[in-house]
Amino acid sequence: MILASAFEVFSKNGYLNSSMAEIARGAEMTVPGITNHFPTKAQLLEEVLKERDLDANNHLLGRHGADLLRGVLNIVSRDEAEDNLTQLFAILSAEASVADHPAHQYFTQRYEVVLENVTRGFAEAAKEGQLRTGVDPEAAAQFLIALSDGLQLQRLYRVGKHSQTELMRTFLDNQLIDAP
Amino acid sequence: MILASAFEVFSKNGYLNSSMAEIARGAEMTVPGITNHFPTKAQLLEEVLKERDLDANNHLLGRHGADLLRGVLNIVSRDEAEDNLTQLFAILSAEASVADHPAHQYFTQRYEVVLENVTRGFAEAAKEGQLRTGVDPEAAAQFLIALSDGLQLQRLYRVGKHSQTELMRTFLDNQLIDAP
DNA sequence: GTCTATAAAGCGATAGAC
DNA sequence: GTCTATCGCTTTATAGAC
Repeated sequence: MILASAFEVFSKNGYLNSSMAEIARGAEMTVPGITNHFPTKAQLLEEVLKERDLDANNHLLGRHGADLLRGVLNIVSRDEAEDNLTQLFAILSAEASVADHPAHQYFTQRYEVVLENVTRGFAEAAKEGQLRTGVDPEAAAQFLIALSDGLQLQRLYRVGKHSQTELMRTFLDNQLIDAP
Repeated sequence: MILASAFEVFSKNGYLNSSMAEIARGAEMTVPGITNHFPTKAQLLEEVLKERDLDANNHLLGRHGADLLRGVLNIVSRDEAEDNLTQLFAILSAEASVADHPAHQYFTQRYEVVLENVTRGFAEAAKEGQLRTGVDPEAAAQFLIALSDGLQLQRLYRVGKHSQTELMRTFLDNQLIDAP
């Protein structure tokens, strides 16, 4: 129950503004009860992030090309209902852009891997004749990832009538030649 | 010099992780010397944000339609060199998505106004026959704003070979019928 | 208008009992 | 494995001298 409470608190406040006391309260324990399992607050955050990444990785395993890109969309669509998860990554990815943040390395690597995979998805789709001609795979990948991050923010502020999934699907349909 | 130091510190750390002591150090003053002008840290943040918005508003004043949209692109392009400003808005817009953040109301209103203006830009462009047929103005506006926010994040993590300005210009050129 | 000094509270982390 | 108690530090904000 410690990780669940930590996830909830980090999602609400980000990392920097979360306290071990609040996490302990949510887990119905005391602070030393937690630090016995996770010695520092930073290590607790890392475990929360690792746990959440396993899902996405499993869902994309073995997919390629246009199918991989549709898989990314599925994940976004599924996460769209979970406000906490959205907020966790929205806030953390921003505050962790500062070099000395405990999760800086994690997010740096995450962005590199995601961009690499999505770029590969577009490149493979191109090879199979499923990508509209003249589309640069890496540019399209940067586009799609930016859409995901940017639209998440709009959702948190409850602004705009079109949903994240809807707009990302529109973009993808415009880049790919036929929707399966 | 107080506002300049506050801007610099907030940009580096976000709001929550910035201390009045660090701002005072940058301004070569003591903490009470600052609180005499700005009683609380939250009020200091608000002044910093207000000051920064004046620029953008002035630059867009009196523009409309496709010209307004190009103006938005100019602002993005100009800000792209300023890492501090980028980071200030990237971090703050994320951490202020929590309702009790001192800048929550500011960013809520900011997103509403920006979306409204950009939507109007696309709608006016459509009326003047400059928008590709079948493009929904609000969807295009959400797209452009999401691109701005999302690509800012990619830039902070130094990921992706295409720049924010380049990709946003590509998107806009694809939506508009002729580039002036 | 800026300072020194300090209040009052919260923080992460640890020691040691049970 | 979880607790109470506490250390040492940092935080925002204020009081009062100059």
